Amino acid sequence: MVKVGTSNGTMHRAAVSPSARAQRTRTKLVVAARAVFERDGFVSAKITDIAKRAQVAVGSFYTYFDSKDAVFRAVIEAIGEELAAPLPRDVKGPLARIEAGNRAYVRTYRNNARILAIMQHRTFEDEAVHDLRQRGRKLFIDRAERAIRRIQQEGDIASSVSPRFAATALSGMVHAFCYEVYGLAFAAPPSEEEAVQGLTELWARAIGLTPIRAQRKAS
Amino acid sequence: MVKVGTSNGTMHRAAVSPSARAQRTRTKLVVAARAVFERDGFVSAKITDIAKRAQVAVGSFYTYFDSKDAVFRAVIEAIGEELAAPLPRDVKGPLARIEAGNRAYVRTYRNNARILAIMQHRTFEDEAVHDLRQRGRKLFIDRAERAIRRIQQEGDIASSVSPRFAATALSGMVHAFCYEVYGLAFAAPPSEEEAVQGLTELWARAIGLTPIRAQRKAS
Amino acid sequence: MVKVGTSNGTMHRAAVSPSARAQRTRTKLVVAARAVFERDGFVSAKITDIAKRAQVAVGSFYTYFDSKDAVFRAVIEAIGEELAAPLPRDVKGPLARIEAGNRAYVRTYRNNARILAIMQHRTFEDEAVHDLRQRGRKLFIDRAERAIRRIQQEGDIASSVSPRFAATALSGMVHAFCYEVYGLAFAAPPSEEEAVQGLTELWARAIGLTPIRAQRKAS
Amino acid sequence: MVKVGTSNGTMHRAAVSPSARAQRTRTKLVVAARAVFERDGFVSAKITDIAKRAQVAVGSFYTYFDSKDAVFRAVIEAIGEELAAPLPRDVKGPLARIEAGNRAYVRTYRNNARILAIMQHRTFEDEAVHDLRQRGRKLFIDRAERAIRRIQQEGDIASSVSPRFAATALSGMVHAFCYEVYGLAFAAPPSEEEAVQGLTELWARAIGLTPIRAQRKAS
DNA sequence: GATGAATGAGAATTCATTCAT
DNA sequence: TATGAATGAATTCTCATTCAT
Repeated sequence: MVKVGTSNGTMHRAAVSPSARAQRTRTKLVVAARAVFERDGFVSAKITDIAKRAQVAVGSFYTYFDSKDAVFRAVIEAIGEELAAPLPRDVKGPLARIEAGNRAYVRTYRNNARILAIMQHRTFEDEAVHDLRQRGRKLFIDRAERAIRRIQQEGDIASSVSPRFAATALSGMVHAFCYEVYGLAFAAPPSEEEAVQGLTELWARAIGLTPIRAQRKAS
Repeated sequence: MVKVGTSNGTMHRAAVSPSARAQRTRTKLVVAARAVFERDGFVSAKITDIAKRAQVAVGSFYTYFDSKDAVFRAVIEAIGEELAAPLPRDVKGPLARIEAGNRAYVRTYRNNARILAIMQHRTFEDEAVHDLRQRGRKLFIDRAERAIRRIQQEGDIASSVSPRFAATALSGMVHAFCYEVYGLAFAAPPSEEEAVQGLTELWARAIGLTPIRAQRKAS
Repeated sequence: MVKVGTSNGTMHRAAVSPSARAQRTRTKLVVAARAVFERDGFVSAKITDIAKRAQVAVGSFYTYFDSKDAVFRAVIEAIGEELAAPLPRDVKGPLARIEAGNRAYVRTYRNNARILAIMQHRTFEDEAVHDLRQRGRKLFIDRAERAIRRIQQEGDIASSVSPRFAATALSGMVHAFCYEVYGLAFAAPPSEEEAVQGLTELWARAIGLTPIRAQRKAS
Repeated sequence: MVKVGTSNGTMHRAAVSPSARAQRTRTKLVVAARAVFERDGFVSAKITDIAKRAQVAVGSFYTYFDSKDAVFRAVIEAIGEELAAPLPRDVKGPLARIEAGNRAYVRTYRNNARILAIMQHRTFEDEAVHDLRQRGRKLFIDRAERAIRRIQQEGDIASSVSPRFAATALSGMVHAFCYEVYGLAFAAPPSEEEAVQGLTELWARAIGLTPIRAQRKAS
């Protein structure tokens, strides 16, 4: 019921800042929740287990979160920030930016495969998760679309596929590939570099561009 | 569990054999289950509701299925057959076959979007569903790989991406696109034809081929 | 609902005597029931299983028995007859008759240990079984009492224990011993002869008699 | 399952520690369970009823016990302790000890007749109960065996019956007698003293000893 | 804020029994 | 009589959430 969350600096006693302590408890819960979700999946995850793992009483859980859905959102919000992190400024050129974007996606997915897969499932059950996911997706697609547009303007590339369509499909490709090889228990998942190179090459060609490596080889 | 037709020679009326009745009940249950799953999602779906919708007693549910998982498998097996249906013989040419494959996928996905999305989620919880999905996926990827290989042999296409990798990524693209625009409640989903054309063009280019439409225009 | 049971000789058709067929079905059911009860215990025994084992449809079960209790009674009635069988006429002398009685009891118990143990449990749940058991018990105790009385009259045996009390306690001893070593899974159960000799000796001494073997040895 | 007193130093009121409350609830449940088992028998006893009688929610039942079997064990463990209580030190002489043992058994049985009978039935269904019973039985038989051995050594008693056999059979006699007259609804059950005297006399004679009363009378 | 025992709605599952064929 | 699918009452058990301390 009472979300402490943002530290509003209002301390009642003096000695030990309650909100600092609260912050710590909250964090312990989020960390524990993530571990339990990854181990058991959303449905099977029990609040009791989360509290136990966080070394906190069940009742305390409800001091910070209204429900299982609520912790779950807290868990993925953290990851969301990682995925939404802007690309470094110094990456120049649309293709390089696409590669950088793919690399960021592959890397983040590899590190968070299980929880992201679970998140995808929650999309159907929890409106808020759905929105969160869509927002992340939109960011990624928008970025891709901008890059494609720029490439089409600069080069002389004719395509009957709209930049939006291509961006949607191709970023879907990246996502699906990651889900397949990292999210599911895949026999011999490719290395990060293999994945990034392969996906970027397909991507580049798909929008009518000779990919980097081809260019490099040519030079 | 269901014995079809014990041939003990003792059929009184002949018209409606008992196992025919059983068959009908089973079918009613599968149909009802699908509807309930689509409406409520797997977790929220209640066996009581399935039975109610099928107009049979709860107990009858357990005459045919051991659990919710079991009906769910029965539901998707039917769709699985549709997805696994081989392409028509008369489609000639690798690119045409890719287009045909994409069309089949898009069409099936559109018609079964909700249940297929749920199936994807069950992949994590139910080994059997996982296997079913992987088998379907493998079929699609294998087909794509064969087509890509043939194209690379016939044409003179150099690619640093392996046919397997490309097949995995590109069929992932088709899947993710369908999931995105048909599986989730997408604002303005493209028509089947738009989707197929767009995806096939991206696919063709990605493997270094001038797509059909380009070829057509050129001629 | 309709118990066929006693063959009343009334045949409707001619060819195959229905009541003979019925008799056979009934017997198959009783035999199957006993096996299932012994394997699963009363509570866990399922009517479905009994019918399956008897190679008869579930519905047919109810042609012959109203309930699980009813078959169970039918099963133990058969054994009851065995236990209640009068001792052979030619066994002379009270002690010899006691020995003969013990032998009959031990033998029957050994052959029917499991089902008799189950019967004992049903005593609490099913009035009819309780009565059946009490009747059997009474027979055995009455016989013992008569023997003890005769021995006390013939010999010059003073006892502050009434013949009824002694008969109850001692036949209880025989029963409990059998239950212990044959009914439960006893490590090394004694042979029939060991059991009979030992029990009879204790019995004889308890009522103030020098037991047979002692007498034999003396002579 | 029940943690007694987490010493985290944070007790506000001190008076009623939380684990004391838990202890009380557990006890209420065991008491209620016993009453319900005695009234309905094991099979018919419903967990709902136990909870209702204990005036707690069903869920609380499962805080303390995993199943009906589990409470049942808790119920009989208490009685088991009573049965296993060692005889008073000041009872001298093997025969006096046998009498004391019989008295303890008869008394405990009378006070717990119904539940002990049920326990006997559970012996077949629940391994744990079986073990519990066997352990109690073994204690009683061992004690009897020791007494018989000593008597045979001291006095000059020849017997072809082994002390173990005799101990098993005679303690079975005591048990069966109690079961018969106290466990089942017996018309006119003997008083405790009648039972103890009668059984002890039979027991004494059976192992070749002139019983106490006879000795007393003789003197 | 923290604690953890108590709560009870909710869902799955079983199986004796019925009944249309 | 025989068949076996259909029935649904009855129970167990789970676990998110509340609340007294």
